[in-house]
Amino acid sequence: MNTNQNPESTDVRTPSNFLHDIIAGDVQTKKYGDAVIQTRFPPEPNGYLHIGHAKAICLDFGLADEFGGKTNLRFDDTNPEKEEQEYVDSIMADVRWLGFEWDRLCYASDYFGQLYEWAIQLIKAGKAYVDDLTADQIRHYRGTLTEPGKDSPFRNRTVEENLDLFQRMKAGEFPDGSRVLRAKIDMASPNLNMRDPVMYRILHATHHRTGDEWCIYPMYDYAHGQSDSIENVTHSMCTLEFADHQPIYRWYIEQLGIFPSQQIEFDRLNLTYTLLSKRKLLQLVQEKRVSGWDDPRMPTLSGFRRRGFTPEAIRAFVGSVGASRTNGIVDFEMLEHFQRDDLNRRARRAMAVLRPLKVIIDNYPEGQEEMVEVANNPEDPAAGGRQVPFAREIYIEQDDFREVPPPKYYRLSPGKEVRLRNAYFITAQSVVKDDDGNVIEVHCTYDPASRGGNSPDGRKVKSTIHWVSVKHALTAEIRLYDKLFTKPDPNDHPEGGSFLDNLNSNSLEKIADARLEPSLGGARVEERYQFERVGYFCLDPDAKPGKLVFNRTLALKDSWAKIERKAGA
RNA sequence: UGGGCGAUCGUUCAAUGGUAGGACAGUGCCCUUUGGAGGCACUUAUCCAGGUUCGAAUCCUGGUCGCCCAGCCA
Repeated sequence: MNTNQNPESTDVRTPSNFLHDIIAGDVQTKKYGDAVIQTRFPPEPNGYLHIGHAKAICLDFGLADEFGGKTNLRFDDTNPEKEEQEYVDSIMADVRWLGFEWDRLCYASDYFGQLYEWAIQLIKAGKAYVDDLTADQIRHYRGTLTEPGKDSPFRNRTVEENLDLFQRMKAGEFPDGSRVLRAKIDMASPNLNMRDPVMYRILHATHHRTGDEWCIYPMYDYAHGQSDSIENVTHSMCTLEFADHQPIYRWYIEQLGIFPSQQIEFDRLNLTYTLLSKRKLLQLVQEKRVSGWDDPRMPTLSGFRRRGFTPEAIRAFVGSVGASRTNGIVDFEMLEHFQRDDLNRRARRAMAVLRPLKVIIDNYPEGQEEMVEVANNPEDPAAGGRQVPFAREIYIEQDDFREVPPPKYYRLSPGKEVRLRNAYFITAQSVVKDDDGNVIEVHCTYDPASRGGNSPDGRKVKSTIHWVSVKHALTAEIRLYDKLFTKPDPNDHPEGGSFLDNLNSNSLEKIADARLEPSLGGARVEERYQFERVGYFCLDPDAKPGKLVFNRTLALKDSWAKIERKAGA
């Protein structure tokens, strides 16, 4: 099946990939009988979701949906020291924003009681023991990648003693770090995860949901597979770095004899010029290198949302990137492509002049004004049109006038005629300069017969430029964003340095007084616009009545910039 | 160097023993009331060496290279 074959197909279903094939195979062989396909998206609430999570979300929800299955949102909240309700809330909002709704909302912490009982069961079966070694000692006893580990001296405690000690751990008799519960597996296993993994540690910490009810907390490995099993998860998809955990995932399920969820690993999403490590993103927030988790330069879903990215585009991007088991790095341009593609089809057009240059049309009657009819979206006739005021004095983009035009420059220059979008042909006649020699005003003449943008004599112009009437213009702050990092791999830094060395000092540029057509006064937060010939923009939440603030989501592709670059090179 | 996983255009994903294809990026042309969008064309890849087979990206053997693992994080 090739979903790209159908041009009118705008669906963003998960394309065929190895995960799809595995599930399809399991459905066919009835591996799980008549049970529905069940998946789960299992974030730890210790940070905001980023574009990498979007891939997991699309896979978890998309694949289940494709097979008529269900997906739970489960918070893997087994470490109270890092987790907060704020993150739980933001994660739920972001999953919904992306366009997915979970079947059940679950928490690993809902299973603390069950997990504890299963631990008792394993102790009674002689499969788990309380270890008094310190963390340091445990590390030494674990051995290394090339040498086997050694048994802990506490490994052969009696079931009774283990039971007693573990119950007292739970009862809060011991301080943090004094003891752990470990699975008794194989200290010589070539897989370090199987060298008697820790199941429970003592943490006298307040949990964001269970409060102080517990002072022992299960480790990820002890909690994850059983949580999947409790929820009858058939396909538990996670990223590649957990492949080494699969044996332990299976071991607990087998020892307990519970529902056999299966883990399948896929590759993590990496993007050029982008950091997708929660730890480092947290650092950017805490050190105030960015304004917050939702800074429009952040790769978080909330950052992309504020920047003006759409869930549709992110889903399409993730679908196109697919899933495999290779680890690579996707060009950021790929994401930009899907975003432009989506916005081009849907964004309302408007005219806005970022860096204004005043144009005076000398032969246009002083005091006269008129409304010109403009299409809201040439890609979508159903979007209708609007009236934009035109007058004798207008602003154009500084870039759209050159006193001495370089080769191939089609825009306005002395003696040259161009079209004002949807209005008239104008010809530049003279300029006014300030004391420093900068052009501050261009005087033009217009052809009254070219109203609407066409001359009855069939005369052609090479260029069409946008404009805003001086008298009617709205002033706005515009925020232009560039990449947060200067290198394709932000972690590529010299010895002793850090990713912070690669921070782009010019990633945010604010323009205080851009001029906008009046209709933009009614913009709402998260409404997306194309400022014609400039880029895609959306109103920022910082906007207040009387103060417009727009974020540039993305610039339009600029082939003139390419010509200039080549000429300069 | 123990174990696990992987290797296909610059990037990413396909091809499930039978014509190596799509998307992004790039290049050129056409079109255009956005130098946007669109259209057409082009360039570029099966890690290496053997083997099995009528036929190998795919199967086998041996290399090479890359990623992951030594938290009481997830």
